[in-house]
Parts: sequence; structure tokens; C-alpha cells
Amino acid sequence: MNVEMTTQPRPTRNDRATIEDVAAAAGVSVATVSRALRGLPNVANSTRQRVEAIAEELAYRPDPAASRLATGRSQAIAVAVPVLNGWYFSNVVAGIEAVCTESGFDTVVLGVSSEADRERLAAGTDSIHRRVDGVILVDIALRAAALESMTERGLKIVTVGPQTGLCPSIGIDDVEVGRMATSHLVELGHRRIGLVNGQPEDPLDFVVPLRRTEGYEGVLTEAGITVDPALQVSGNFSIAGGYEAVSELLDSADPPTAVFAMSDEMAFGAIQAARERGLDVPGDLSIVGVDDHDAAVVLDLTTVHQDIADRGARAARLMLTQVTRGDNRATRIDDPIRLVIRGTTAPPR
Amino acid sequence: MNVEMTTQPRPTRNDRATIEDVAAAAGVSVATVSRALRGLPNVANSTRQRVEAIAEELAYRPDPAASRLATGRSQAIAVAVPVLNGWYFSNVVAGIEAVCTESGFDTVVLGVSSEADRERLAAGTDSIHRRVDGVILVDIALRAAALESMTERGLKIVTVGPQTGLCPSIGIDDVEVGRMATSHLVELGHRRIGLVNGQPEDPLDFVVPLRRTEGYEGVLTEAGITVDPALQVSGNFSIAGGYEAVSELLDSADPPTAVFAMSDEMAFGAIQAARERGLDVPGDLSIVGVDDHDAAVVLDLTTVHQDIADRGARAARLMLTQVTRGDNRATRIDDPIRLVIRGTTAPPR
DNA sequence: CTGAAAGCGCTAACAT
DNA sequence: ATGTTAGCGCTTTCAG
Repeated sequence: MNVEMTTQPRPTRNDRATIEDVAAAAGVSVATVSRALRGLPNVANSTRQRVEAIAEELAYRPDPAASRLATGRSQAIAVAVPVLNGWYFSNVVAGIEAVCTESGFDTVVLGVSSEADRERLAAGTDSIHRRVDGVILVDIALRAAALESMTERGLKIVTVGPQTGLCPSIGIDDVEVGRMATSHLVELGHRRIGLVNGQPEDPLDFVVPLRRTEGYEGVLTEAGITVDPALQVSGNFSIAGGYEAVSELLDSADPPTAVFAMSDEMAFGAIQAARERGLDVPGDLSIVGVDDHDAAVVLDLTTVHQDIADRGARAARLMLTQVTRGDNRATRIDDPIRLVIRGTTAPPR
Repeated sequence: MNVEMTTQPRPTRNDRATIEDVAAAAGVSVATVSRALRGLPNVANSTRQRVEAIAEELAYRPDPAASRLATGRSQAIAVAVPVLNGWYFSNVVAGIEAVCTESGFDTVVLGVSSEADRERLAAGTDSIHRRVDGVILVDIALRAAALESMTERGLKIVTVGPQTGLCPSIGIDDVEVGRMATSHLVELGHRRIGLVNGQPEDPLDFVVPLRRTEGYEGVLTEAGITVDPALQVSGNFSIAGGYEAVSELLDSADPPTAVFAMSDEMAFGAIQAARERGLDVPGDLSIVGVDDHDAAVVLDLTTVHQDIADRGARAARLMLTQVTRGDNRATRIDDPIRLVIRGTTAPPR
């Protein structure tokens, strides 16, 4: 018996055609094949056609690793999200993937859910290192220094979410989101309006909740309503979190007549909590969410609409522009938002 | 289409430490550095420690492209799904990503939504070519020949969904899913039971709907109920699709008293359709779904529960076992399922 | 317009 | 236990 090796077997020999095979078959040099296939100038038309035909016939595909090694470019981008499930993030990823795949880029997903994950991203010690040409940060707040160090390492950056001023960025005006939702409730006549926030001690420096809170508090103050910290609870952007948070609010001594939940998923939890207590929505409790989740219409939820998958697609295009054309301007796109009034909001009884 | 490939500027020079830098600093050869850092035997302990310290200090990270080129292994896997948004798929992906990242593997997502996409996958002409060590096919039905050709090209395969017999596979007994849901309705006394199916002409050979239909029809027949094709509609596995399908059913001459929707999302659409017509659920229409979506509890939906994210995680482990240990047995894991009875099902009036 | 050849950074024999 | 060296498959000067 042979000695057991820890070294793994080399993967089954992979008899794919290489550029040399194509060159030999076409009677040209590998350099010419490379040029011809990449559409570079200075190749005779006849040569190009012959090379293309033979490459096709041999089912030749350049090895991306070899290409990456020679050029420093990988034809892949990463998308970093706090969590991969959840309606919002999965739709962003879907939008990004569609565009990347269409352009021949790979889409690598990366869950960045802890401070440690972020450090790793910033330090370049994660698996993404040199595997991608750029990374789309979706609601991942990195310090300016971290962004710069990533850029220095040659990574292109695009952010989805709040503006950074350091790279192309696309998102919405989150203060306005808070204002829009809260105004709607105030105009209906509500005075005790609960806020279902993100996490209490946010490990991700998630700025979105802060902005939306700002809008919420601004509107209240302008309406002469005192901001009551007891009405602000943390819902963790999940259905279960929203349920817990609103349960707490409803069981308190002086419950609100309406709540603004920062996401539809938390609003769903709010609906559940209300129904469980025999409360009528919107009679006893008005609820407004954010996102216009696919299921919002089913639950007849009033919400602030935004088009997520499209945003992902445009973020991906910004990224591809940077990668392929080196255009690196820190543009900012603020997407329009709008209030969709459905059946979960009404004047207080 | 490929992105315009006029000669791009070479990416900003990337002064990362290479293995040579580490070797020089440690006063050893690159081979020793390579061995030391990968934990191979035959390296003096003192040497290993010194090399590790220096690598750390220089923030050295091996270039994955160079490594891939030399070994043929890429430390990345792909997950192919029909769509990336949608509760089911995003949860599978989340489970896979968590495990892969933990093991230092990259997770590349790939939307495979058309026949052309599948051909490309099978033929190896897609971007995934030589970029990943394996691919997890989530409810993507490929012909045996296609699977074999992928395997021959050195790709490891794991499927999530129906069994193939050709590779490790993990899923549920979809016939039983159909039986479980339908039995529940039959036991409640329903005789006219609608079926909200997948797509009519399925471009993906999606077998799941066929199996679930088999279970549904089996139970009906056993109960002496004639299978009525007019009660079977296509819902496309989306909320909107379920809504359309059930609307049609409810507006027909002889509407059902209950429907079995093959996914919770389609069931949500069913609820919406019923409510829009002023029908009481479950009084006028009982509804049962499949998945136990996060929002199912909010809508009080009776459903067949399955644990999706965990399934993704286990699929990823199967994949990593194959890739790192070459274990290639075509094992099959059938996950348990269970009926969760909530408020959308009741005896017919 | 085309070819020869020098890498890209790493791994894996093969030596020592 | 460690060093030498020949690739891995491609791109890109530099010559012609």
C-alpha cells in the first residue's frame, strides 16, 4: 500500500483546449490568438475569422485564472451584504447578478454581518482578496480609511445605501423616508406614534435607521409633538423582531395609536402583534412600513415604495463602468421614493 | 454580451507582498514558505513559526489566481438558482454562503433562468468555467449527459431538490409534500380542491411541481375524488402569479372550496385574491401552502414546513467534502417535512 | 500584421 | 528539512 498523502489528488485531468491548441490548429502564434479573440486591433480580418472559427470548434475558453494572473483583472465583482436572506438584500443581489452575468462577470456574494467581518473586508484578509475587481457594499458602513485602503489595493467600490462621498453611490434619502411615513400618520391625526427601529447597539454602524429616525423626529417636532423615547423600540429588520418590538409597545402603559416600522418585514411583525391582541388595524393601530415588499399588497400595508432590484442593476452598471473604463467619480444617485397608501393606516379612533 | 474590451488601463499597481518577499524576509526559499503557510509536513517548527510571523507582518496573502493556475483548484463554488430573489432561493443561498465563507471558499451566484442558461452551464461556456471547483444546482434539472460532462470537466456537483442518482443530493419527498397538504384538505371534508402549480410550459424541467401534483392527484384518487384539470392553474411560484391563478379559479363557474398552493408565496397571492372578492378564508376558501415562509405566521397560513437555510448549509458541506476530500458518492438526504396547521384551513361551509 | 519570449505568483516534483 | 526549477495558461512588450 502506498502511504496515505495529506496532499489532495490533483483534480481530474481537464483536457480543455488551451490557447496553444488553438494557435497550433490555426497555424499562428498564441499572441495572435489572444489578440484576435479579444477583439484587439492589428489583426488581419481573415486571420481573426479563422482563429474565431477554430476556437469555436475546439470549444476554447480562456482560463480565467491565467488571464487574471497576467492582467491583474478578474472579471468578477463581489457584493457584500449584512445578510443574504431578507427581501431587501436578496432583491439587490438579484439585480446585480443579472447585470453582471450579462456582461460576463461573476458575482461573488459575501455576508458581512459582524464587526470582525468588516475588519477583514477592510484589511483585505478575507477570501475576496484579489479574486474580484470591485465590491458593491450594500448598507455596509466602512470608515473612510477602510474604503481608501481598499481602493489602494486596486478594488473598485460602489455603495448602495447612504452616500460616502468617496465612491459612486446609489440610494434614497432616508431622512425623507422617515418624514414621509411619519407625516402621513401625523396628517391622519395621530399624536402617539411608535417607531420600530433597527438594532439597539448596531454592530454595523448601520446609518439608515439613524436617518429615518431623524426624519421621524423632525416631523414630530414640527407638529408640536414631543418625541418620546419610550415609543422607540428595536426590531432588527426582521418579522420576528418587529413582532417582539411592537408587542412590547402594545403591552406598555400608554401604547401608541400608530407605528412607523422602518421595513415592511418589521411592519408584518407589527400586524401580527396587533392581531394577536385582538386589536383592529388600522382602527386601533395604524401601521406604515418601508420597501413595498412583494407581500405588502397582500397584507394591504401602507408603505414607502422603492425599487430595489432596479437599484441593484444600476449599482452593478456603475461598478462595471468603473472596472472597464476606469471612471471613478464619486457620483451619487438618489432614487425617488413614494408613499403607497393602503389599508393599514387611518385616523385614530 | 461581453463588455467592450478596448485595452483598459492596467489596474493601479498593487504593491502587495508576494511569496518571494516573504521568502526573502524569512531567509528561506519560496517552496518552504508555501509549505509552511499551507500547514504541510516536513517543515521545522521553528521555520514555520518564523515564516508565519513574517507573512503576518507583511500582510501576505497568496494570490488566488496564481494558486488556481498552479493547482487547478480555485477555492470557490458556484450556486446556480432559477431566480435569486424569492424566499426559498435566497434562504438556500444564505445557508450556502455562511458555510463557504467559514471555510474560506468564495460563493459565486448564478441565475439560471432560461433554457439557454442551462445549455451554457452544461456546455461550460458560461462565466463559471474554471472559476469554481464545483456547483450546487438548486432545483435546476440537467440531463444526465450534462451532469456527466460537467463532472468530466472536473466540476463537483451537488443538487438541492429532486434526486439525480449521479451526485450527492439533498431535498424533500415532494410527492409526500403534495400528499400531506392535500390529505389535510380532504380530511377537513373538501372535495373540490384547486391546485396552484408552477409554470405551464416549464422551461426548466422543474420536476418539483410534477411530484407535488402526483401527491395531490394520488390523494384525491384514493379518496374517490375525480381529478379535475380545470382546477389546476399555473402560479409561477410568485405572489403575483398565485394571485392571478386563484383569481381565475374563483371567477370560474364552479370554484373550489380549497386550494393547495405549491409555495407560500403563491398562497399569499391566493389569500389576496380571496379577500379581494370578499371571500372569507378559511370559511369560503381554505388555503394551504408550502415552505413556512417567514411571513406565513403573519398571514396565519397553514403550510408544509421545511428548513431551507439549514438545507443550504448542509448542501455546502457536502460540496466542500467532495472538493477537499474527493468523496464523490451519490448520497441522498431526504429532509423531514411537517404540516403546520394554522388558520387558513377549515372544513368547507 | 505577426511572432518570440518574458513574466504574472504560486505549487510540486525532484534534488540535496 | 529545505532549495531549485519547471511549469500552470495567458497577456504584453519588443522585434520584425
